[in-house]
Amino acid sequence: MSEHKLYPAVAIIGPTAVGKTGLSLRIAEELNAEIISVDSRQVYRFLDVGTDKVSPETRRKIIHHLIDVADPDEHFTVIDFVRMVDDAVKRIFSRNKVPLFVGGTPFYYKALFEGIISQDLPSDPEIRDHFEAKARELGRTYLHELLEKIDPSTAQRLHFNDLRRVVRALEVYHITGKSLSWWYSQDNTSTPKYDFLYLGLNRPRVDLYEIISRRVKEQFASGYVEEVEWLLGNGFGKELPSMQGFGYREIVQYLEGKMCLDEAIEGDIRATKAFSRRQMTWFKHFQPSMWYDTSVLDSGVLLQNLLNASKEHFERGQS
RNA sequence: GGCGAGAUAGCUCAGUCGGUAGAGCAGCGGACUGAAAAUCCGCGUGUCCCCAGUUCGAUUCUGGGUCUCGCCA
Repeated sequence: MSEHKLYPAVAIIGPTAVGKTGLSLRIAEELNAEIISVDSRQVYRFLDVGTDKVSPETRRKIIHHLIDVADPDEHFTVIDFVRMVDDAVKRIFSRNKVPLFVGGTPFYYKALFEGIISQDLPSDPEIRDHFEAKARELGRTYLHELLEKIDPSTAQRLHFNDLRRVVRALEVYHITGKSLSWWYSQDNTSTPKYDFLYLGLNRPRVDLYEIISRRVKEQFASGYVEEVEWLLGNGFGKELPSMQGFGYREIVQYLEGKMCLDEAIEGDIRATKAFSRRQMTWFKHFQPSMWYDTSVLDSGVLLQNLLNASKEHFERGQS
C-alpha cells in the first residue's frame, strides 16, 4: 500500500465565547489561510445573529467555508459536512493556501479528523418518524425492548430514554437488515485524510459564563427576535432541526406567548452555559498541543504563540 | 402602630400526624458512529431564623424575639 499524503490542517478548538473567531481572523490573515467553519449552526443560511456569524464584509476579506451552505429546512448531517470540507480543502491547497479550522462542534471534528463515522449507513426520515410515533404511543421502554431483540449489545449500550440513538439503531436495522453493532464490527470508517493540529483555547468558567451572558444579551439587542420572526414567517417551522438550537427555541416560545422576554434571555444564557460544558467534555479528550488561557495571556503574545505553532505545523507538512 | 402570612439547599418551594429532610431550577461530572446548539445518564448535610419551654427526643408543638411580605391604620 502506498503511503498517501495527508493534508496538513490546524484547528482552533475551545468552548463557545472563548474568543476563537477573533483570533482566527488574525491568524488566517498572517498565514494566508482560508477558514473552515466547524459549526453545525452556521451552515444554515439566515441563522446569523444567533450563531454569531462573521460579517459578509469580513468574509470577503478572509474566505470562509461551510457557512451558509444549507437552507434551514434542509436535512444537513455530519456526512454532508465532511464531504463539503474535503472538497473545500482541495480547492484551498490548489490555490496554495492552507486551511484553518475554527468552530465549536466537537462531533464534526471527530468525524472529520478521526474518521469515526461508519460509511454507507443509510437513513430514512420516514422510518424515524415511524419509530418516534411508536415511542409516543407505547413508551420508550417498548422501543428499547424492540432493539434488545435485534441488537442486544447496542441495546445494552444505550439508555432506554436516549430516543435519538435507539431510533437510529432501529432505523439502520430496518433499512439494511443488519444490526448497528454488525455494521460497526465491519470497521468501515473512513481513512484519515488530515495531519491535524489542535490548538486549545480556554478560560476559567466563571469568566466564560460572564462573557456568554453578555453576548446573549447583545444578540437580543441586535435583532435576534426579529431574525426568528422572519424565519417563522418564511416557512421555516419551529420543528426543524435548525430551529432547535438554544436561543431559537426560547424565542419561539416567547413569540408564542409562553414566556416573557427576560425568561427567553435567561433560558438562552443557561442553555449556552450548559453547552459550553458539554463541548469541554469532548475537547478534553482531543489533546491539543496546548491549552491557552485567553484570560491571562496578553492577546499579542497569544496570537504570536498560535501563529508560531501553526506555522511550524504547516512547514512540517510541506517538507 | 394593629391584624394576617411566612422564614427549610445558591434560587423557588414541598415535607416531617415529634425520631435531624427532598423536588424543580442553578451548579458539577459523564456518554456520544448520518438530527450533535441535538439526545441522554449520574451527583443533594443544609446552624430546617434565634432563644427558652414541653418531651427520652423539637426543624416539626408552645411561648418570646428578630426579620420579610401583604392588608388595615
